[in-house]
Amino acid sequence: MARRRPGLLKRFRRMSGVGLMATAVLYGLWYYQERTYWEQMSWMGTPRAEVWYDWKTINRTLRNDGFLTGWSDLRANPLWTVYRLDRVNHPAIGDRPGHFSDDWRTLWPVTSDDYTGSGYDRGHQAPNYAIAAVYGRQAQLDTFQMSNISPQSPDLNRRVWQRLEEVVIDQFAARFGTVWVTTGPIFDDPIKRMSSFIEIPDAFYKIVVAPGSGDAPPRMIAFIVPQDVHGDEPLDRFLVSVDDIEARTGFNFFSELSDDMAEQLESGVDTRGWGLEKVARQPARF
DNA sequence: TTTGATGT
Repeated sequence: MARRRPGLLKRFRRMSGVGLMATAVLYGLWYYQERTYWEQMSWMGTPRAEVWYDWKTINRTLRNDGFLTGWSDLRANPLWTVYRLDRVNHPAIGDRPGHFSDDWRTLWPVTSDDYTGSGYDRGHQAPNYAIAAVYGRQAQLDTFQMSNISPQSPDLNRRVWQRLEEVVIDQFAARFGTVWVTTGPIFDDPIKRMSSFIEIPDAFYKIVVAPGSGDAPPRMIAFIVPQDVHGDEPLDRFLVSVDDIEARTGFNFFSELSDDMAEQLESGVDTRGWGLEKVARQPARF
């Protein structure tokens, strides 16, 4: 009696085993390469969720020209944005593109129309001007992807936030040569969403790091700005410690710092060396 | 030279 040839199912299993292995290898190579980019595009690591299985902080890293985004499919917001800014002597940037573009990587479709009539601005997280000034046109266009946008009240977006971003590029980057910025929304309970599912933040944080060099130690300055600002408040009113932001967001920032350095840099508010008092009351442009 | 919305 002749032996039966291997059954279809068995042959399929054998072939798919090879396919799976090839897929795993390719994914591994891709992931390794991505991790290398993330390392280069952040300072002391990208933000890490304190509790990895909490839906509120789960996010995927999206790599853009000039900045990284930690996208949350469940909040339909970028939970964090990380970028390096360098001193630019004579910045000349391109025009605003005039529309915000969909980002297929969001999976859940998030479009500019979702914001229309909501009362909220489409608030850049990685900023248009500073990113364009440092990284050029393609990076500028990348900031107009909807994956870089969070709902911001007009008085926040056009006034306090505009002033803060102006200070970061014009004062801090100019003063230190290079700064690293981490910024994003803060969500308190209860959950509030626009009619389009996009969650509405209660506040926004921004952490600026001057990395130091040689004998100069790193410095950090951090802010939390609530949605319901008036607009002309002095910026130093919003100063907080990085620990405050970690407690309110559930992220661990700069996780590659030693415990000693983290304690030293993140537990308090120390504005010495930033020249903030000179620019804290600068008026908004709009 | 830095933020946006709206209507056509």
